[in-house]
Amino acid sequence: MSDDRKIPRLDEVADRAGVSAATVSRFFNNPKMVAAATAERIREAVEATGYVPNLLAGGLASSRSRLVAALVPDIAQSIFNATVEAMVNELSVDGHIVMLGLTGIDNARMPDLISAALARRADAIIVTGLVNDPALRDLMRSRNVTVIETWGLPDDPIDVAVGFSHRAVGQDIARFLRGRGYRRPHLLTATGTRAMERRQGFVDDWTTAGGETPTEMTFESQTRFGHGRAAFRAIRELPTRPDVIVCSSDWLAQGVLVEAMAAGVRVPDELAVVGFGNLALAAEMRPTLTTVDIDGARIGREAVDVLRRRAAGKEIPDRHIDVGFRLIARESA
Amino acid sequence: MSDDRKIPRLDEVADRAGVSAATVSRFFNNPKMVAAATAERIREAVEATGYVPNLLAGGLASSRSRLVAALVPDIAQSIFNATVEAMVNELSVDGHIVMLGLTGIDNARMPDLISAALARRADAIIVTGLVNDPALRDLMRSRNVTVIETWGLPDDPIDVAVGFSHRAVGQDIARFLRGRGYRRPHLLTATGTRAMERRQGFVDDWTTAGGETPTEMTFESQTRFGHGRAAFRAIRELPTRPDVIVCSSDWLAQGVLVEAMAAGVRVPDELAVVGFGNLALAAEMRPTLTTVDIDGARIGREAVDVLRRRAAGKEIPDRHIDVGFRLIARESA
DNA sequence: CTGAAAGCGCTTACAG
DNA sequence: CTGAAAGCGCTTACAG
Repeated sequence: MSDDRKIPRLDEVADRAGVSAATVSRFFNNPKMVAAATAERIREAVEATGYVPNLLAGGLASSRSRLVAALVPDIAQSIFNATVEAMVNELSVDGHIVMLGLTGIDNARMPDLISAALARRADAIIVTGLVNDPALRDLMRSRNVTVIETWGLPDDPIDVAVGFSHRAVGQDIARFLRGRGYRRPHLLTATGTRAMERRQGFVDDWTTAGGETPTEMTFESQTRFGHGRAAFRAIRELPTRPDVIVCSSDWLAQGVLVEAMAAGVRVPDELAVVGFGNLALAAEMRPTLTTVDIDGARIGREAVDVLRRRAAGKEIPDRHIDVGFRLIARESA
Repeated sequence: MSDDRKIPRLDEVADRAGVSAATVSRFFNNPKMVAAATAERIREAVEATGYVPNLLAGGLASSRSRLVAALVPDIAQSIFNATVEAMVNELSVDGHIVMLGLTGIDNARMPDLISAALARRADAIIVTGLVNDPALRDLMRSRNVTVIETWGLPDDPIDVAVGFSHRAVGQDIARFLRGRGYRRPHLLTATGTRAMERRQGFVDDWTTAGGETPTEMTFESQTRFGHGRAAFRAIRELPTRPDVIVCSSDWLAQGVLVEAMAAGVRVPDELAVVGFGNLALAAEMRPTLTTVDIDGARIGREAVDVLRRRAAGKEIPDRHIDVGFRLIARESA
């Protein structure tokens, strides 16, 4: 797709409009600084030449890239997609673009992606996976970049965190199930830090209130439907059968439900199921799924709001922004 | 997050290594041009300073941004996610980043996103939605940017297309259903260009083979579960009931299935269902869904392969790269 | 294999 | 409200 027609530059627009390059630059970056009549001539010149600013040059000169990096584990069937979607949409309103980085389930590509973002002089880096490596944390702190950790509320954020307390989620689920009279929960947990925090919240609350230590199974890999199905079968072999299965994701929960239906087990009478995430399916499948809803889009919007406040020179008073969560009781528990 | 420590630059690394800036630049961009001993000293200097190249400056000087724009309608529960995921992963291997642009279901934001990509001097733009606007097509053609249209095979691609024939998909489904003895198909179609092409392929094949013109319903909006459920109920009211419902997405199909199960309708004996997309659910739900599988990840990889060939200066002999599709017969039809 | 120097296309204090 | 000019941090022919 190369073409001999050359790409128009700022000074060509300036020549055509009979102004200096500086004025055209202001027209784009600070429109109110230029007189209406001048602006109109520039507008015409832009139109006539088909000029599109070179933001590589602009970013270099101004040291504002208008690039935000969004780093997530994956986007396949991810609970983070709503957050990314909201961010991208909000940021494009501001004339920012977003670099999508996929860190992988084990966050293996996180360091390279952070380097890539810093190399492009990203204005901000928004992560959903955890950044554990102290060297990386220091690197980010040492740069003039806003860092937003999302979907969790770490004690000591690199910069700002937007999320909710996973521990509190676990506690709420425990209270809810106790209130409904369940006695023998079985936990199905994926071994991610967040899921483990929810698990711990559940276990602590449950045992503190006098409940017996729940039976449980954990999964190393990313949890999908199939894990839930396999888990259901394994659970049927346990010496004491649980009366409710608490899953670390809706995917696991749906897998359990499908298998339970197929086995003719009545839900929730014989066996109840709780998920996490409130994916699209949760309200649509039969039985409908009791789960925890996170407003992922709001996390994205709050993150962008932080960037806007920074850009406006405002201080961020609280480095922890809690968006909360909502336990939604449906048919399955 | 600002800090007084200044960000190290290329010439500081050069000073420290006792070489010129040019040599350090070559170390990063063309390592084989620098002597082993020199390289080692540079490596140490980079390490000591924590230098991260400024690719805004680098891109400006070299006019290669190492930025690829991926423009998709949405990522919520999109069939395109596998393509985006594969692209991002492949490109990060090459040191490219990807700008994720969400055009919206009606592609309303397409023009702005293309401008944003051109403004960053993207090396390539990969689109999954359609670019219909001739002015936009011309703009892209006039720039030194590779344009890859994916998920379809337009007659006259802007540059290169990677996809499959939607028409052929529709034809294959028609043949398949005829072979199984179905007589009265009902079509459930979302009004997107691609879905409409599949629909047309189906109708043409079906009627040419002597079948009666199928009954049908179309949906303006993005199709979700709920549409399928509502459609099922509407279909039950039809004077002649169809024996198979052909859906333009797995989401629609699953909605139909859930409602059919709830209504006690036997699938596929009383009513068969066919989807499109082979989403994760298709093989997991009961009954399992007969649908069409598209290797979305392969589309992403083929697109990146085109970029690599371009970068290597090779010609792309065929502007249409067909990845095909696969009809997967399961329980539902 | 390496260096000096021009140039990439903008932005922005400074001055008016 | 506008302009002249320096500077942003790299890359790359050119010369050696």
